[in-house]
Amino acid sequence: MTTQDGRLIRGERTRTAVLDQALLLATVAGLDGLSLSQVADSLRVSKSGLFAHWRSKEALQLAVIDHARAQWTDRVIRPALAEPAGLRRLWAVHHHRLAFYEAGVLPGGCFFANAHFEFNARPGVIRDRLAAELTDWMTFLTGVATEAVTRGEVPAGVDAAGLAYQTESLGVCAVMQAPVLGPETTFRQARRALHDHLRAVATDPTILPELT
Amino acid sequence: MTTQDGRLIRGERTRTAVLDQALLLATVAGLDGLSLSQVADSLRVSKSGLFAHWRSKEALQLAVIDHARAQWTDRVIRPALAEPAGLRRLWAVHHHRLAFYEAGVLPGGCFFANAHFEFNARPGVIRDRLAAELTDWMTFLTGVATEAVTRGEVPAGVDAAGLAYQTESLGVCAVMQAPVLGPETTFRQARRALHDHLRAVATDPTILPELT
DNA sequence: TATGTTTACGACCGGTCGGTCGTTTAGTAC
DNA sequence: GTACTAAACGACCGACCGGTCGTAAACATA
Repeated sequence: MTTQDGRLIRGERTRTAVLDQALLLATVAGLDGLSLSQVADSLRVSKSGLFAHWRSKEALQLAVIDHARAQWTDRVIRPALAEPAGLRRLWAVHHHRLAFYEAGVLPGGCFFANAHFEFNARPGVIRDRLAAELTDWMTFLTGVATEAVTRGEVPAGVDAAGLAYQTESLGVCAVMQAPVLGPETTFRQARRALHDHLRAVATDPTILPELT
Repeated sequence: MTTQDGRLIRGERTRTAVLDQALLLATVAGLDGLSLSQVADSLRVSKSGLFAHWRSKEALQLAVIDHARAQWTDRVIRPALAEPAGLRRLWAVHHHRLAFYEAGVLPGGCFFANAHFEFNARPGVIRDRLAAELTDWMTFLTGVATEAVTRGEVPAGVDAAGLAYQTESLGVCAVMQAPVLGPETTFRQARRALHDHLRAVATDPTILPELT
C-alpha cells in the first residue's frame, strides 16, 4: 500500500511532473543538452528544488531514461503483447511504434533513437545505460521473431535476428525522416516496407491484416 | 588557378584543418554541443582566431555540414558511381557506406545521422540545411533505384522509393547499433539484409556479387 | 623602404551552466 | 502546544560558453 503522508505524495507528484517535462525537453534539446534551469523554469519551480529529488544532473538523466522506458513499454510493448505471439505480434510492435511516433507524444520524435545517436561516442554511465536498454529492446524483438519461427509462421531457415533487425531499422529511419520528408509519406513507406517483407517471408501471408 | 599569396594559402590550410577537427568533434559532442574553445584548444590555436574565418558558431556549423557532405561524396557516392547504374550501384552505395562506418573515419559514426536526430525538433538555419541534405540524399538513392527499374533489373511494378527507403533504413540502423551490439555482427546483418532484399526483388539475382 | 592586407592573438564581456548551502514552508507525530 | 521530517526556495559560486575589440605579426605590393 502506498503512503498516506501528504509530503511524500506531494514529492512524488512533482517528481513525475518533472520527469514528464524533462522527457519532452530531452527529445528537443538532447538528453545532455537538457538544462536544469530550463526544466525548472518551464515548471515554475526553483532549480535548487530539483536537487532535493536528484543529486545531480546525471541522476536526473538516468531517471529520465527510466521514465522513457516506462512510457515505451506502456505505449508500444504492452499493446503488442495483446496480439498473439509470432508474426502478428511483430507486426503489432511495428504498428504501435509508428502510431506512437505519429501521435507526436514527444516533440522530438523518439527519445531512445535521439539518445543513442547523441551518446554513441560518449563513454560513461548514461551511455552504458542506453546500451543496456537497446540490448533489451533487440532481445525482445528477436524473441518475438523467434516465436514466429517456432510456430511455423515462417520457414525454419529464416533468421529471427534478421527479422528483428529489419523491423528496428524501418522504425528508426521513419522517425528520422518524418519531420523532413513529411510524416504521412514516411510512415506509410515504413509500414508498407515491413508489411511486404513479413508477408513475403510468411508461410501464410494472410496471417497479417491488410494494409489500409 | 589558385592564389599564390602565402597569406591566403595559410588561411586556407587552417580553415580545412579546423573543419577536419570540428567534423570529428561534432560527431562526438554533437553539432551543437561542439564548443569553439574545444576546437581551438585541440588545434593549438586561439578561439578568437576562429572568428577571423567564420563570423559566428552557426557559420562554422554550416561550414562543417558542407565539409561532411564533401567527405560523404568522396567516400560513398563517388565509389558507387564507378559501378554500373541500377541495382549494382545501389548495392555499391550500401557497401561503401557501411565500409565508411566500419573504417571508423568519424569517431561518432555518422555525422549526418547524428545531426538529423539532434536537430529534428530544433527549427532554424541548421535544421533547414540538414533537411535539404537529406532530401538530396534520398533523391539520389531513389534515382539509383529508378534506374534499376527502367533497366529491367527489377520487375516494372517495384517501387523505387521503397527500395531507396529500405537501403537508407538499414544503413542508419547499422550505425546506431554498431557501438552497442558490436560492429561485426551489426554490419554483417545490415549487408545481409539488403543483399537478400535486392536479390529477392531482382529479375536476375546473379547480377549482384556473392556476399563474402 | 613605406603601405595595405590577411591572419592570428590576448584580454575581456555578459550570460548560462551545474552545483552548494542555509533557510523557510508544509505536513506528521506526540 | 512542541519536536521532527520532507519539500522547496533564494542567494551565491566557479567554470565555461559565444562573441567583441584592439593589436601584432606575416606577407604582398609598390
